[in-house]
Amino acid sequence: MATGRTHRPATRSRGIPEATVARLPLYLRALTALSERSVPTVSSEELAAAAGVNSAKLRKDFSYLGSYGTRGVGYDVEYLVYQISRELGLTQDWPVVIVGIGNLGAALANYGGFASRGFRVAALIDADPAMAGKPVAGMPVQHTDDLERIIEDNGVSIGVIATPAGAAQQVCERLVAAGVTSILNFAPTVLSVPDGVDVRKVDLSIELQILAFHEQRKAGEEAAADGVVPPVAAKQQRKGPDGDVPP
Amino acid sequence: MATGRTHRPATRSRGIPEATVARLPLYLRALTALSERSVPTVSSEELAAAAGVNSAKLRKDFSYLGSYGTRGVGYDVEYLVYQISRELGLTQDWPVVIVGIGNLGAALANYGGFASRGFRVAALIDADPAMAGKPVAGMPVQHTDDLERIIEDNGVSIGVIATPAGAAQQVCERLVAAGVTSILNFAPTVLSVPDGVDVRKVDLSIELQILAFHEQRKAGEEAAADGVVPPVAAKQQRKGPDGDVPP
DNA sequence: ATGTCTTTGTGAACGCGTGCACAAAGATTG
DNA sequence: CAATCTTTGTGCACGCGTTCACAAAGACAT
Repeated sequence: MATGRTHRPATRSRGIPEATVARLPLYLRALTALSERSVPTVSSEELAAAAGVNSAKLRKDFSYLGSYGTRGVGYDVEYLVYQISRELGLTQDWPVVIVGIGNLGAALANYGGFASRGFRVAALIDADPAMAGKPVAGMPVQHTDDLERIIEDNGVSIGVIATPAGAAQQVCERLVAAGVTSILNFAPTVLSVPDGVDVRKVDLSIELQILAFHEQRKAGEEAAADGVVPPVAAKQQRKGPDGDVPP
Repeated sequence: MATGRTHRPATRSRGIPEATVARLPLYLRALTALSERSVPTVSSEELAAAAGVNSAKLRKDFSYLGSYGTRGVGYDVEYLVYQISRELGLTQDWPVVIVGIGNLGAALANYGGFASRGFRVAALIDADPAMAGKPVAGMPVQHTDDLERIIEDNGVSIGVIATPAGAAQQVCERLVAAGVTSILNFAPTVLSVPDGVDVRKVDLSIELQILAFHEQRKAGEEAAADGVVPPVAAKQQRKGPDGDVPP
């Protein structure tokens, strides 16, 4: 997982556990795929496999939403798509601003996954005057000076920060002051925000570092266990029959 | 958080809890900043504030690494930077390949946070023949046909997938077959991999959906507080909540 | 040396998330 | 209608992670 919530004591929102909320989008994606293939119903076992989770966990997750399944049959795909969408608030359109149109910001602006799921990029904002008016993803970049006006005019409550680390906190404060209450932060900094504002962060470098840790551990155990293992031997280990590594 | 581990029963690697490993990069970043300002020592309270976590949690995290602090004084910044770097495996250089050089792949290639922390982009790979040879981030894009050779020649064990969803699983399988054992996945798909391969995923769309959920909840509570909807009656009833629609 | 003050390291309690295992519920068949 | 079969929904137990609270350890002053 590349991101995580930022402090706040895991407020169980309306009885739905945070861990469940984090999995709902996963289920929704699998269900959407089934829907496009006109599959009418799906069992918890099948859907769990498609989403890469345990079936008992999936059933428990759905139980927080209500009793939407039929015993002996499974879940109605279309109905469940609607219920989860509604639960996640995706039946309405969320205008989003992206601040910081560098490589990453531009990539985000071009990312198709937003529009398809209830999000609409309302504006692209950058501090560089040279960027102003330049079209990115078919949309002119606007200058930071207009940030407050843009937020207000479009009723934006979700902001994406893709600026350099040094600018992030200041941008964050301006967004919050202008009325934004949810922030997705790509800048490698800890943002401090007032209560009531949600921050989620995505940090590419941190994800790689976590992988490196496990990679190092694997290399160490391998060397310790059976001396030097040629790289060719590793590729044959598809689907290892034995379970986990011994302690 | 934008990412999450993919199944696997939370193997506690060498006694260091997974949750702690995920925070080490955070501490490292804060410590590096202190180091650049030539701060000699730091207390758990100060460092915790800089990293945005609870100080007790930070001390417990460090206790898994060893007793590196001095009571009454705090932690030696330089020493701790070294210890955490070593623990994360960042004292060695990790060659990384990026597969899928679209907007996102290019952004990742240009991202400075990699090189600065022990990672080196060894190659950029794309399936489009028109991209081959084209320079991105000062490095020529190579064709997918050479994937296996590139992995082997450079001893790559970490791969980044930034392809469209449809291509991700196939690319993943080729990477794994060629010897890659850690994958950072940006494609919106569940990857299935053999045991022993680590996958972390970063999903921009999922992060936004989680924010939308909280945003909706906040809006709902606000309305309820204003007397529009009784807070409890709103949605708690199972078996057919108010706003549902028959299939 | 002795006492005081600061800060670490950790024992213990608690809460959340996970997974097992099974009873309840409905479909389906005879 | 009764019997059987499938699949949901959930009670329960377990383990991980978080937080509190405090004793132990060292720095520093007298």
